Amino acid sequence: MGHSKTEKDRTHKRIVAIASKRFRESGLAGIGIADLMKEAGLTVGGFYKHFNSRDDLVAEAVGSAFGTWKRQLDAAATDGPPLSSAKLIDDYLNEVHRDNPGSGCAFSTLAPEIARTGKRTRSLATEQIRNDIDLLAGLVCSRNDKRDDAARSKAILLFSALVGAMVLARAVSDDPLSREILRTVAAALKQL
Amino acid sequence: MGHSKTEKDRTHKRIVAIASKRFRESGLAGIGIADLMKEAGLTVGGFYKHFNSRDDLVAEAVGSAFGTWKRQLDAAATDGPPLSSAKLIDDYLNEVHRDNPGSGCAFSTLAPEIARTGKRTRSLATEQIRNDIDLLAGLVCSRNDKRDDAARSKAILLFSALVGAMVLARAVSDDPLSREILRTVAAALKQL
DNA sequence: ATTATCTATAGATCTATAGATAATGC
DNA sequence: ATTATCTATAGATCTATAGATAATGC
Repeated sequence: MGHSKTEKDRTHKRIVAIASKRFRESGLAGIGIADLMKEAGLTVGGFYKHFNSRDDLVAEAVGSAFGTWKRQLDAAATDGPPLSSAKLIDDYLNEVHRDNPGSGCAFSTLAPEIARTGKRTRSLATEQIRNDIDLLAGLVCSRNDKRDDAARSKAILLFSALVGAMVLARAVSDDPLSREILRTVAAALKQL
Repeated sequence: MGHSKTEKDRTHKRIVAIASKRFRESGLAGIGIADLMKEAGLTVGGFYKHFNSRDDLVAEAVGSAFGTWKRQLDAAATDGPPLSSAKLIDDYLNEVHRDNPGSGCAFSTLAPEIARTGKRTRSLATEQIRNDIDLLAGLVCSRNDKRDDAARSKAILLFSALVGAMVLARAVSDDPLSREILRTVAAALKQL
């Protein structure tokens, strides 16, 4: 039974990370508290010293999923060459992302369920979408002409098509068709 | 206690129609058999004379949702003027559709959950997506040049963007941003 | 002394089944 | 006689809480 403050903090983060992954894999209702705690090496009883309710965990886990994705983008932006929209499209619309929803974009796995959750989680999603649109607008307008309007418009279309293509590619059970969707939308978006 | 064959058939269809609506509204795990039967004016016990399992109902209800949407498209196509891609885009990306998921496109409400279901439901989704792509390809290439390739490509992008925009517009809790997404993607898609 | 975790369980809910009841259809 | 529906319930599962235990930190 570990007890220190810092230990608790690490435990808390571990639970959130596991929930964030499992929720994306199985849906917000697809895994229970007992199983999540077990995977963290704990038991059910300790859960409510970390969260007031299951909904609290859902909000934190979804927020964490957004954060992870954002950090990946930032890393890609700073690491090597400046992040291009073409690279972002390829990083999103590929089979590795499709087959690993647990570590991928939370909108492609949870958006319809998020739409049914309470205020807090939806607020997080709203701010995340706002940020993503701004980020994409910055990407697609790099050294183009009319900034604001056209770039923002492009960014929203790009974001929508990325999420929609991934959602459809995952729903399809025929692999060739699934890959065609990913490949075709990626190519089409790069020509915008 | 009604008993005739035709009566049972009508009852069966009523259960499926209610499930199809409620699943789109609340998710595949969001409503139980007892509540569905109650809404159909029946009790739990009768359920298993109609379906072998809950999953059977899910498959039928999702299939029915696809059918409804297809029928709406067909009606729009035969009713008035020939269905244009612009009209289809407006029929999809509007606030009425956004606020009434129970009678709308099943992909925008259930696609991630469908991706996690069994073979049967995913097969239905696959065939539906295949059909929708063909239908859209027919729409967007009307009196254009290079048919097959370009039209099919456009159709897949169109389909992805429609679903993605609706999914994001529903996840957002800020109405102006939600409407901006619908409006912007609709406008952008018409210019393709 | 405080508290993070544990074991155990209450209470709710959900799928599926058993057996009774009443309408149909030969 | 068959069967569509009903009432009732078994068995599983899930959230949340109660009370015990053991490590921390003053």
